[in-house]
Amino acid sequence: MGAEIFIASKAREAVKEVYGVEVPQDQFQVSPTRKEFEGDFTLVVFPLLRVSRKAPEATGEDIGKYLVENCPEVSSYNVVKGFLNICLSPVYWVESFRSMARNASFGTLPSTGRRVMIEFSSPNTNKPLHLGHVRNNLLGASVSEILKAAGNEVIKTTLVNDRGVHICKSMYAWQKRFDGATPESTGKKGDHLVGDCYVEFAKMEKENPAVLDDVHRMLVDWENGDPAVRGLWQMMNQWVFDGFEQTYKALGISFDKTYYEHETYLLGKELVQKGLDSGVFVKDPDGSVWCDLTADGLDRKLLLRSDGTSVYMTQDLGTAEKRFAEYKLDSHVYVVGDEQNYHFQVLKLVLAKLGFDWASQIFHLSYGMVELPEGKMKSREGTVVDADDLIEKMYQEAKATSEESGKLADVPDEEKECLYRMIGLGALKYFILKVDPKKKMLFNPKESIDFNGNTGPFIQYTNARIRSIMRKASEQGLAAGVEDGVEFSEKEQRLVKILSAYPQKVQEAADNFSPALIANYCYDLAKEFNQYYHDTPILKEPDAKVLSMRLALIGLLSDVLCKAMALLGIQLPERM
RNA sequence: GGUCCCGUAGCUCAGCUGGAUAGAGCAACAGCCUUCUAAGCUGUGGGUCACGCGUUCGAAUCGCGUCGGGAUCACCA
Repeated sequence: MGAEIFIASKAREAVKEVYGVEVPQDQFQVSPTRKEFEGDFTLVVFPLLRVSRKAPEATGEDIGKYLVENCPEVSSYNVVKGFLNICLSPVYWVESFRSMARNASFGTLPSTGRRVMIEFSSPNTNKPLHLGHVRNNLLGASVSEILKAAGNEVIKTTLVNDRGVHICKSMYAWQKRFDGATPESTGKKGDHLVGDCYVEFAKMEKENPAVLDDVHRMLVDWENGDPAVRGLWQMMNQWVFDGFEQTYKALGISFDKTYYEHETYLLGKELVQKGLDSGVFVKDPDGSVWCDLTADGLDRKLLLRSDGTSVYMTQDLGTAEKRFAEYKLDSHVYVVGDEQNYHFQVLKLVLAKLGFDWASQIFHLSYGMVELPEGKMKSREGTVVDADDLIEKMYQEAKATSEESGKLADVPDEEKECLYRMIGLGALKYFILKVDPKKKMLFNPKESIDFNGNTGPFIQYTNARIRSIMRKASEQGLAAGVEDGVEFSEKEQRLVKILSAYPQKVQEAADNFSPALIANYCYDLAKEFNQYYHDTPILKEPDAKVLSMRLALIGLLSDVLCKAMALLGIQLPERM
């Protein structure tokens, strides 16, 4: 049980005993005591004044006194204004530490029995991935891990947008202007080559708008299954998939199931009929089908064009239905930019109107755009930050920083490369994941992503320090363990307190779909450790029992850091 | 115009289910490496939490309004 909950329940007991009144649990607000006051946890007594009918100070005294007298875990208390600061006994912290250290799956929550599908990435196959996609991918991958840690079964999926006019544009430009160029012949990554085609088409269109007609003819040919068009489409798509695969691999991203839009874009049409039958949809005289959401404060939404073809929303309705049925999902999370907030609002509403009770279990993990100092990224102005370039740049930065320090001088080259990747990627992932997904974030290409301060490498470095001590300890034949009769120092208790909050953080992160909560937790933990490290020698400690306990403490610390950072997709090196 | 989101230190961000004197990092300045990794630690300066009103014992946090920024409201995806 978490310490906060424990104290709250004891305080409730105290109020019942002292004042003879049962007060709801939620009236007991317990939070970690602020640094400037003495104590471990603080109970806010204001909500209890109505029951105590006493001044805040007196109420705090009453409860504090009861706790000290009746709970062995509570060693002392003090009251400041309306705040009751409670100190837990040294024994409590040692026991708390023991139970964490014993629990190999500490931080993994009990199974919820729920199966969750999470869709993310969902790229277009007409241009390479950029920084915006990177945020999407990292969020999706991280939230997947967080949901797993919170006890859910998770199915990671992506829907590749591999058909449509925009794809034909690339194909058309390639035919006309690229003289049979291939990734092999140009040495270019496939997604970048196709991206070049797309850019080229924009030029062609500017020179002669009539090319658009050709492209639309091409789309019709594609839909009719014209072998030549399909062949070209398949070839170019494969180039892009191969390119994406490389980028995904570099980022450490994978999926359990990949959907392709050319296989799903016709889904949802039967649902339209169902909606018409049940009267939640209406057909206009021209044959188009709509869902009227004006009563819900939204607009009329088109579901079928007058020519009978479906739109994006139709497909999404059908896909959702199919997935919930096929996989027996309990819920579905979509990682999609906040520009589509309206779309998902409508999606949920329409599904609810169609009578699907799982509609309420659809969550849109809406994240903010990544912006540059001069505003949004625009491919036309060449301000798009390319994912592959960025990953490479981070690697180079990590390499430069590392070589400057010279700490890896005796490490084999192959291992060095691995570490540079790990650190560069750690910096990038942390930089993106530490900010609240809901908020838009700023990226300045001119300033390199930092390796100092609240960053991924800072946390990686912290772990490298711990591992270094552990290596030396093992060389000296020293073992970690907690023996009776040893207590934690004040700083060590603080570390134990932060460690013990980890499961709760995982739960919070899962509830809010927020890797940022985990990132900030890791930073707090690492920062606290570095302060401890600075003024507490570990290997030089003369008392063998104390030394042993310190090793156990930093061992658990390293474990938790590794687990928590793994939820962000960031690995921690043994040395750096 | 309707709907929704955002506005916290020079910059990037925490804190937002109401709680104590609003926190970090970067940047600036000043210290700390014969002692477990200085990618670290310590300190200094830096704030009208956009603004106003309200609810409350208590508001950065909740409500209303104003200003500023953004998204969206396609027979696009």
